[in-house]
Amino acid sequence: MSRQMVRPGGRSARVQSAVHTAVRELEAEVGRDGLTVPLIAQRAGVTPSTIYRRWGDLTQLLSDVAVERLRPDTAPRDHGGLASDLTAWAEQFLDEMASPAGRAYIRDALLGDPDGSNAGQCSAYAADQIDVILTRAAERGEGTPDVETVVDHVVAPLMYRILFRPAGLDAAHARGLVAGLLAGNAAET
Amino acid sequence: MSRQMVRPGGRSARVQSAVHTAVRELEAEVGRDGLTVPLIAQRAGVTPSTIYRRWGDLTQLLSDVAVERLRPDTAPRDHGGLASDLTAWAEQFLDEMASPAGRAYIRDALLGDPDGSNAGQCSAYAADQIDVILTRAAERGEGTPDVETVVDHVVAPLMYRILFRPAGLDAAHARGLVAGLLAGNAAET
DNA sequence: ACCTTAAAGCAAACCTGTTGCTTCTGGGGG
DNA sequence: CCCCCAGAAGCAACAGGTTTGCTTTAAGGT
Repeated sequence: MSRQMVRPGGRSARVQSAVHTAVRELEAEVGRDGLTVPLIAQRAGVTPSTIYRRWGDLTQLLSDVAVERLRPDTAPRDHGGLASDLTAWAEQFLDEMASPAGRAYIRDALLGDPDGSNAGQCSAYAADQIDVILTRAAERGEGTPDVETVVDHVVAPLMYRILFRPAGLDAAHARGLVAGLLAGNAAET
Repeated sequence: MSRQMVRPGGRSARVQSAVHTAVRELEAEVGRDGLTVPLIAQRAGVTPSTIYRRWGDLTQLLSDVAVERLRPDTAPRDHGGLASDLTAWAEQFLDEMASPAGRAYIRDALLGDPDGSNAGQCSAYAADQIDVILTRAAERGEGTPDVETVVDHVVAPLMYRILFRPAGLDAAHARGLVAGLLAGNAAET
């Protein structure tokens, strides 16, 4: 998101959105590797130099678009209990992130991200979702672990394996991580 | 490493090593962003097309070099006990990986890695080191967790935070992860 | 309505990345 | 020991992506 807040109502905003749209359309049409800045510029009705000046290069533009796509569009479903909420969320997270498309977005997001702000944003999305789940659990009177603890015990292992060790990663593993977290955390209740 | 085993004694090997050396030298001289294939080729006394044909593009070449640099050069030190061995290893791992240089290498390794083999290699390095520690502990008669468990509880959280959430990551956090792992795992002894 | 300023358009220069073909090196067979 | 073969590097020309200085346009404030 590094370069988004620019005169929200004006021409910049139109260009921004036209470019993002062009990226998404062309990605579907010509594939991830067929994307080039001049091509995107043409589709967006913009000159290449505009893109280079605003985003720096293709990787940073793709990083912006990727982060946008990794934003959860809906709050985590309420299954009536912390364990089932977390389990369902972890399974869905894994599903989305481990898919070829998800992996590509994660890579893109990390790739064109000199200062780490896009990666931070992704992590914040996950943390927010977890926070919603934990808050709900607390309101029910359930004992809950810390957000950071959930990040360390569930999100991090899933993401690490997606990036470095895809083999043997499945929904069962995700469930195991959540179970391990809640078991080890029982003392805190 | 994907493209290294090529006629070990011949010209290919010389080119390989000349190019790798050139990358390391130039990275120190002109910085990560100043690197270009033609520049590296010139320093290595090679034509650009050679590099393009062997490595594909700059990112894949950098990925190869990065993985080489991420290989641990020494076995983990023996501190006489599982807890201290793991703690020391985790602290050192964090030190090396969280440094600006380490982060750059990780990013490079992930970046130019279409099939995930370089990332897998990095993960294997860590797993091997942990295996050495666990084997040593088992020989002492200590109860030990599984390698995969250590990866999930220590390596993954560290790596996830290095990539996505650098804030508040320090040696204390690393120690806490190891402590949490061993506490939760006490039952297995 | 004007004025300021940031961002987009334009066009030319530059350089990276690509490719077909040739040349050379090193290993294996006769 | 020499010759032949396959693979890899050199070379050169080309296509296209990237950079940059200058001009023009459009938002927003006065």
